[in-house]
Amino acid sequence: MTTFSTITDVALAAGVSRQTVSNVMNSPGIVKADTRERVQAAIARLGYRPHASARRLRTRRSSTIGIRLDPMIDGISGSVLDRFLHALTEQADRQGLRVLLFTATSPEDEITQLQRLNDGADVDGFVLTSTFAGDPRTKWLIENRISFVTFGRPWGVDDMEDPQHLWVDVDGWAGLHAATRSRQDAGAQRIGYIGWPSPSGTGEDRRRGWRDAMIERGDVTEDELTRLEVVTVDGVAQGTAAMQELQRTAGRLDAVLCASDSLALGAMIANPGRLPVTGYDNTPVAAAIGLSSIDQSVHEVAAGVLELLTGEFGGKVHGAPESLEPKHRMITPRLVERDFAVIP
Amino acid sequence: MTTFSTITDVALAAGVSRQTVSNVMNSPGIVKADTRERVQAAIARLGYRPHASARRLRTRRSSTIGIRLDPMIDGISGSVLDRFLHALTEQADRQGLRVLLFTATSPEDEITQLQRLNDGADVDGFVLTSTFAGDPRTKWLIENRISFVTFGRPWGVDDMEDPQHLWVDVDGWAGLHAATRSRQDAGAQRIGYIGWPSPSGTGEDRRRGWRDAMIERGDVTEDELTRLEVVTVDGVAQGTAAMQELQRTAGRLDAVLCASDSLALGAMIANPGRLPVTGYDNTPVAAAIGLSSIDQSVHEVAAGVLELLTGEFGGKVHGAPESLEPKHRMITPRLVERDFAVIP
DNA sequence: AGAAAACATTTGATCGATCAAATAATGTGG
DNA sequence: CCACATTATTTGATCGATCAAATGTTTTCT
Repeated sequence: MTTFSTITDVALAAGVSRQTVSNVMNSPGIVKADTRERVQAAIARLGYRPHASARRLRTRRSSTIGIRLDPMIDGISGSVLDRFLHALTEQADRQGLRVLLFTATSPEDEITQLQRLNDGADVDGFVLTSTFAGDPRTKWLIENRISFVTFGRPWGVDDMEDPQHLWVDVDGWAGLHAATRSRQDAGAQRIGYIGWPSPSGTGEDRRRGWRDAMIERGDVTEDELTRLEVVTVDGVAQGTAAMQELQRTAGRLDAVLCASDSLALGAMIANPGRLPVTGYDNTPVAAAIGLSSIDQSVHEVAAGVLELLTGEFGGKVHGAPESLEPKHRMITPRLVERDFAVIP
Repeated sequence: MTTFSTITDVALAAGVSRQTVSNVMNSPGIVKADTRERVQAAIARLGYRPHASARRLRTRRSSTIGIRLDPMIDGISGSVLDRFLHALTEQADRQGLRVLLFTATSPEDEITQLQRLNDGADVDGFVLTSTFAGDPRTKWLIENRISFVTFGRPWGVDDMEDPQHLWVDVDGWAGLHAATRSRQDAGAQRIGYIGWPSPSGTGEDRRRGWRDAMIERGDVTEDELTRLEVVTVDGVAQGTAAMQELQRTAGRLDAVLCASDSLALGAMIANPGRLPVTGYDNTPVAAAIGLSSIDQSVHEVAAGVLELLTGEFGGKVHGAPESLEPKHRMITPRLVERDFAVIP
């Protein structure tokens, strides 16, 4: 029961050597069929489970990836990272990988943690979220040849093509472009946009999606486009204020797109005319309240992250990348259209 | 830099033996002051970090706790567990404990995972969430003498006092009792309640908080109390429907309490009269929309869980409990009052 | 049939730390 | 100043697995 057996016990029980048992588990192909079956029977009979730490000590591989859990920035949008974490854990599990959490209070502190986990052979690699321009973490990881993948492209000038930096990101441009198109196809011409102030890589990316689609269609002049845009920091109350400003200054409005669900929720509150409002992130709130939104497809992101992290050898995290060609995945988000019938 | 040093390297550099270095790290008290300093200097100079797996192999202790991440039950309320996870990771870190995630598709599958992690010496103990009556997981853990603490009391008949089962829970009764009192003190007499159908331990607990407070005050007869209550499964749309039903059948209403924020959000939508509505869980949505709610104080819960898991010896997860007195913590939730100024 | 090649299995060493017991250094009392 | 207790440090063994190389077995080919 609770007494657990070692590889030697199994070897004894099956009448073979330790190494053969090890081979049955790690490279079954090289063991003769009938010995293999005998060993497998013994494994099952004794309920043998390999001792993870012993294996790690020997192989210098932990089959564990580390990810930082943000200190809960309150707000609706925080949940995207939580959903990503769910997806990552689920898919990592399927590949025999474990997910280890850690926290940090600042990028510098985070580097200390990264070092600790790496030196202690606790993890084989890291998944980084919420990257920003000039991120010291990626720089440090590259310098120390530690493998990692970021959810979020590197926003620095040349970093996008850095072959050392593997990343997966969601194409915010495509998301907003599609959302704009969808509204236009439904007859809207004057589509407003509530976005974030610079500098924000993601914010600018999304904004351009809307802007490009508007210009392509040519329903409004570039001058008017400026008046259809409001910039504000994230938040529900801020969304309400921004919507009110749009209504004062933009003239006729056929629809409004927002850089986040928080803003969209706020916008919808100051929306007596029942304009279609579209948010970003497809958070539970959006679903609950019947708000159209752009879904980041965290499952695909998680799959991409693991694929890059394990390389061609599924299930094993490989060392820092050797190849010179940049590796990344750009995920196209999914537009989820809803009728917001709920708020009366 | 990247070449990492072993305990032997440090010993050589400091001119002492391996064991002395080990002692400096684990029981500094027994090492003479000046040798200790010399060793510590060498540790710092070489940037030595103990190899976690090697230590685990020898000590049979991982300083890691396992927790299952639920497969993202969509909905607003799921976020409570996420917030708990944040809090747990943060506080575990402070005690030198790590948090390892895993997933499972069913309670049976979860037991398999528990066994794997335990046999592999991956974790020292577990934190279980979302317990239910007759939970097979706790039974299995107790039988196998594996230490664990649940977030959620055991709902079985005698289990509450089982000394083998350590638990932390939030006093839903107290939460709803306080919320009811607060409304009453503000002048409300006829307070409705939208709750969950039986059997639900937590649901019944919350419901009784409201009911007891109503009976204590005696503003309405028990007969009327029945008409002030509606039962429905969780969800925003369900909350809206329930609210409409209450308005039809309950007569005058001064306030409404709900078993969850989802229900409360729904209730508020069908609420032209601007009745005060109170939810449960204090989710980001409640904050965003200005909904009163009951906060589960996940930080306190996390602290309690770790306290029980590590026992008197902070930082180390102890074995299965020996003592005969039941150990648990009941956390009183915090009522957060808000004016819902947002929906116009 | 005999030698070489291919395949199957075993043996000893090792990963980096801690435990348990042995030895060395220091302190105390008569 | 020596015997003895106390404290400080070192040595060898060990945790459970895998690696690398050695040994044993079967197949292939001339």
